[in-house]
Amino acid sequence: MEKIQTLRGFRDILGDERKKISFIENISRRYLSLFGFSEITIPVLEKTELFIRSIGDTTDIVEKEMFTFTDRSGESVSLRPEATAGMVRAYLQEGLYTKERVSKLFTIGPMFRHERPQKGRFREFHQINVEVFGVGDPLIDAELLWMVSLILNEIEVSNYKCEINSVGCPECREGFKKELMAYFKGYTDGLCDDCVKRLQRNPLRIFDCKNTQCTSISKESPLLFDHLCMPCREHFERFLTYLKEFNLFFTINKRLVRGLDYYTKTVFEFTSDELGAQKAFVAGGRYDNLIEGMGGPATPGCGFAIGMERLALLVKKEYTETQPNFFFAYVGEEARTYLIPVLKAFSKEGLRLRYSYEDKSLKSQMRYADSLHADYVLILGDEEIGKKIFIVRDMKQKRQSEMPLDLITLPQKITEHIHR
RNA sequence: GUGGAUGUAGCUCAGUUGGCAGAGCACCGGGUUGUGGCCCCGGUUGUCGUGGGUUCAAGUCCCAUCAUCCACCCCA
Repeated sequence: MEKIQTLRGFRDILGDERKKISFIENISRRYLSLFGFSEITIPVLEKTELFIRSIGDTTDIVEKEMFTFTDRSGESVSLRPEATAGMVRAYLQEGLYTKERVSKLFTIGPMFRHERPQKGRFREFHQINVEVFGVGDPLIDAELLWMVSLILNEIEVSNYKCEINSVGCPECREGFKKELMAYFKGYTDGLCDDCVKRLQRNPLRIFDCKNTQCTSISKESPLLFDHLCMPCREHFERFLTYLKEFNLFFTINKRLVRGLDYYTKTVFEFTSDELGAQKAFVAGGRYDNLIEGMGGPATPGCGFAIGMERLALLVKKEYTETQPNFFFAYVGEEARTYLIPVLKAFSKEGLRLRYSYEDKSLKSQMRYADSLHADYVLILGDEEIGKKIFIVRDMKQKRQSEMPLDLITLPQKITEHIHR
């Protein structure tokens, strides 16, 4: 029979990688709570329309990367390719803007994009998504970056770069696009096919092209950054001031662009060159017109996403288990009758105990205990039952001692024994 | 969607000009009638990714196909 495997780009996450992701989640939850964020869980499947309206119908994500299908009632639905759209939908649907002045929300879960997998990129991947609705001041932009840096510091990831930029607002962008198109028109022959298309649809994307000809042409082109309108320029300047007050290290990358249409003003990316070609592991920015564009009240927004699989690749920290591992080794029929009572006594004290489910030789049980990294092995056989004792073997010290065969006092005695 | 590399035991991989499918690790048992890691001995594990073709004979050569990885595109 043919074995059934996961779909391309879908994977099981287990072992060390899963531990690292849990570690990242735990630390992140702690800081998010500290900064006043509440966790929210939103659906993985939404109406396709939601993503088209928020992300933009000419973006690659919407055009060719969504898992879209019609459900049994004939409606077009899509697995979420990112979380911000759903977060905004929930914010509006749940009427949070009527309940609180500022909403600080985060969600943790899978996203889906139908792309070709490669290092650090999968069709199903996991993000922590953080959003702030209702704050227009760049202080929040800086606060978010500060929080990210604290989380990274806590998980001991330091080999990264933080890049920032401003992509302006629709007003300064429209004026600039004309200027940019005028510039590139003079070089149409030198641009690659993709960039010729981009010229019509979204000339800002030409900056992203890695084609050497295109980069040399765009290197000399005017930059949106230098053509920001006064409010956008001022927003950015204040953002810089706050970043410095938080003592954050960053570089301004005037060519940094985002793949989603809704971004305005601040955009940022945390990158690491340990990650291969997909080097951004945290990215986000401001979206001041998105909520209004989705049918809500004019509300500014700012947020970011952490790519869990990518960040996990950067986590080097080893996890040392602090809770001891106990193992119960029994020899003979009578000893086996003690198994369940011993289990009960240990679980009552919150102690972790494992054992062999099959009646094996003591040697085999000891080997098994060792493979489970047991710290202490309780040994019970006919001899011990006769003497009314347990043997407690310290696997690290290679020493063992005797303890009374009394299940009520046993866990406590062992705990005392360990701490001696 | 495009390009390159790779598919042999649970894992990492070797396999010569086509000639009986291998090693290490892991796992199980024993060496010690009841004591782990190191050591020694023994044992289990395979549609050689799949389907065709060439050949007396294919893991090896040819074609197709699927999957994985890396890169492009794009992105967390």
